[in-house]
Amino acid sequence: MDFSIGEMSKRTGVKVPTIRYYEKEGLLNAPMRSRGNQRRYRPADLERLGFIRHCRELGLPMTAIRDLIELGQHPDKPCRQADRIAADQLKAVRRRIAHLTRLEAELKRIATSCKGSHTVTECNVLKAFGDHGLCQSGHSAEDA
Amino acid sequence: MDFSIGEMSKRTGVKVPTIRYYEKEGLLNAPMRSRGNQRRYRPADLERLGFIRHCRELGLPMTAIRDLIELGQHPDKPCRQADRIAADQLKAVRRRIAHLTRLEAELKRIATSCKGSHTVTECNVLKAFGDHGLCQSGHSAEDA
DNA sequence: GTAATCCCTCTAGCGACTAGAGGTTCAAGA
DNA sequence: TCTTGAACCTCTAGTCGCTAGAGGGATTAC
Repeated sequence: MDFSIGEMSKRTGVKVPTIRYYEKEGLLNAPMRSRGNQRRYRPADLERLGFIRHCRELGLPMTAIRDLIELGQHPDKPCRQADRIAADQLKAVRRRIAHLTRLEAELKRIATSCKGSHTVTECNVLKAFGDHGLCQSGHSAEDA
Repeated sequence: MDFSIGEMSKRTGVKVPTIRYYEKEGLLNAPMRSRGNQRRYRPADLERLGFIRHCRELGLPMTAIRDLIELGQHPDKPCRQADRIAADQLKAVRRRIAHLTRLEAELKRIATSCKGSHTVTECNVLKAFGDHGLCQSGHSAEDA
């Protein structure tokens, strides 16, 4: 009826130490234990772990996941906050895509710049890595 | 003639503790010191720090940067390896973009799914976060 | 009963920084 | 020359989301 931590891992794809880590961080409730002190999970725990996993795959930080779980415990609350988390994450993902697209353009330029030269001294790749000035688009430090 | 660490920071945009960190990690040579034990950099150090910064902005891991710097010290070597690093990074960036694009699609679906409902119980956003099954594209765990 | 596999806790490490404590040096103005 | 305040020094510890390993106990299938 109950699952061991290994079962949970197999069913969700979340690694065993990671499951313990989520418990320590309060994303999962501490489950019952067997007589020998091993974790025994119920189906509801499995579901929550799936929820967490999906959120992580979507790139949500653990704090956001914690907020969503909290929210889920209060069925009568308005769900504005859940909307907000999704919208924020969407915005963040779009920002990252835009940033990476700029990087892609420049890396492409760099990677194809070494046409005929064969020693380091004349290597355009190395030059291009060094020279931000050659780079048209302003790729700034914020997130990669 | 020489720069203090603060000058270096101002000129490159790299924060002071980060410069010290790069020195500890061997990306920057340990510079001369003033009588009072403060770092004094030469123009060549400034150039290298710019190089490092640009590489970091492009997403290169420090190991790759170390390799490039090493390469730069040996002007007669063929530059195949530099090409390789650029090409690898380009591939990695493209993989990340593809992944994020999938996430974007799903987050968009999630974020717009909460049309009329107003309490948590009926919130499609929360449901969507939980249910990987509703998700068409297989977004796997590898890099965000 | 025994062996293989699983599970337990605890600590430390990853990458690339960032923050803070507690103290010293420098540069400019009076 | 003295003083002030900003900049500098070293060192330790924290961030995030895990992952690896040591050293041991529990469970399960045969």
